[in-house]
Amino acid sequence: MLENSLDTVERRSGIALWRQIADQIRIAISNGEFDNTDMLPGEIALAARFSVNRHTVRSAIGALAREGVVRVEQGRGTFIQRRERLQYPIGRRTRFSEGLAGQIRSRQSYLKDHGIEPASAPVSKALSLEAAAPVVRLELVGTADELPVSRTTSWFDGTRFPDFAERYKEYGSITAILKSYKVEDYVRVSTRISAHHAASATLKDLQLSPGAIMLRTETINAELGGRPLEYANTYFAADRIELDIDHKSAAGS
Amino acid sequence: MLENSLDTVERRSGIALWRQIADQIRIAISNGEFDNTDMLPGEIALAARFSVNRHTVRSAIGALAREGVVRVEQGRGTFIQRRERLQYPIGRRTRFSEGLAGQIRSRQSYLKDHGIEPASAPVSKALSLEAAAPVVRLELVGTADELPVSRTTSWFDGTRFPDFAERYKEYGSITAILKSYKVEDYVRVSTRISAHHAASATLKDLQLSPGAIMLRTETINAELGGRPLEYANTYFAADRIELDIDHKSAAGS
DNA sequence: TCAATTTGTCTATTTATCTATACAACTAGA
DNA sequence: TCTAGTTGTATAGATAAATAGACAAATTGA
Repeated sequence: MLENSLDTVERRSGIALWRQIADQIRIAISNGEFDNTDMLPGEIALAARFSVNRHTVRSAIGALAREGVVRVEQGRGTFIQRRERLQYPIGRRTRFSEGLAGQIRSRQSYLKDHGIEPASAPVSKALSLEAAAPVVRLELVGTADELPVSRTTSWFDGTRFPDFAERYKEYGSITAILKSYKVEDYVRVSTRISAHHAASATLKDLQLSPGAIMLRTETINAELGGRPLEYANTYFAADRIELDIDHKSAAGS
Repeated sequence: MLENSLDTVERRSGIALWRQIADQIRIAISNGEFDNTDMLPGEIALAARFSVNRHTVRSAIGALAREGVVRVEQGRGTFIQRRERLQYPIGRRTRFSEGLAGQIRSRQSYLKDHGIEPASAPVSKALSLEAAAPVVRLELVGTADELPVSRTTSWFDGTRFPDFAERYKEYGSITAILKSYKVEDYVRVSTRISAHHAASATLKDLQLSPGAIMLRTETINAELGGRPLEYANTYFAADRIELDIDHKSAAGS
């Protein structure tokens, strides 16, 4: 687990050396490699480890410091500040609001934008609607401890839930809005997970720098009877969060 | 879904422009943006779209061609060759061997290395063993259509399954080996999913270039009674595969 | 056959990244 | 107070990435 030394970085790969080194240090931190001292080795030692110049290591550390992973103090060294990713549970019945409980102090999610539009092919398919049927689209940003961690685009049947977006201000959560439409319960029926380099639009919302990674979940929520309710597309900042899949919670309440 | 034009790339980000562009084209392809022609726009059009020089676009397309995503023909254009990622199902009872059925022609997984060693902290915790108890470690590479897609490190209780690795040559699959130890059935009890930049060791096994993304699953499989059997750590090439989570298959057989 | 459109190659220049070296500023401990 | 070890800053040079423009080579359809 704590294999040391002789990490390699590749040149001409399209990824700057400092970024490759930052990635590897981040991984080493989360592997617990520096847990005995709670700080990184000195810049000169790191430069030797990756066979690069000290300034290249400094660029890498600078990036990690801007991310809040480490804190640099002149004359003393570089201290590890954040070790673990948040764990976001994914189960048949988990809601975003409950998910991160205990791991963070504050959690918020706010409606960034919304609209009614004709359903695109994947949306109409997921919601079992006619092609180009009207759907409500919500754009949500989820934050944990004031840091954005997720970016969701969510679609609902526009005929069945015409003023879904308007009710958001009043109720503040999807579950509460659905209740106001007399939908008492719903479950997650499928989730597809993929990883991508961050695309420009999401970059800003999640406060990421290009080259950052996003975990994408494509979710369908449905009523207990199986009628689809919501099709959602969420991007998580992969360096701040991991997904924790619960295979046990499947028995209906 | 098919928002066009004015994609942005960021300079001085540590990610070369050609690589950012390759990432965005790859995403656009899998979003079905070019499905009407099955080919990319010309290099000059793409250069305008991303506001870069034509040569930079050429570098991006060159990378996609080496990956097998597109095929370039002089005088004709650039043709899309591979559109979708493979879907790897994750459910309470799914096995790797069954998982990709129907999507690919051939599937193999071979034992790359193995050994017996004292359990590290995460391993002993996951398998409910004493600290540093002996465990069997397997290093596996999974391929689909001759292309490597997954890289697994797997641990089993070394006291209970002393010659697990040896039996691999004979039986060829985890399920079969466990049967030979009279373990008739087992289920997946937890899965944690995260995304990382590829680290050097895994790069070679998955034939990736640095900067590539990996999806990591951390899995615990257990007997029906709950006794943990296997702790496994799998890296998938994120540009070749996505994870498909089945929330329904949870009722015991 | 010709014109238009596509990718392929070449050379030169600019800009960004990485290296190399030196020294300043700060901290901790002897 | 001094020394060793750390991070911070500055300058110059080498290497890699990106731009710019010109033209060759292949394909398609008129």
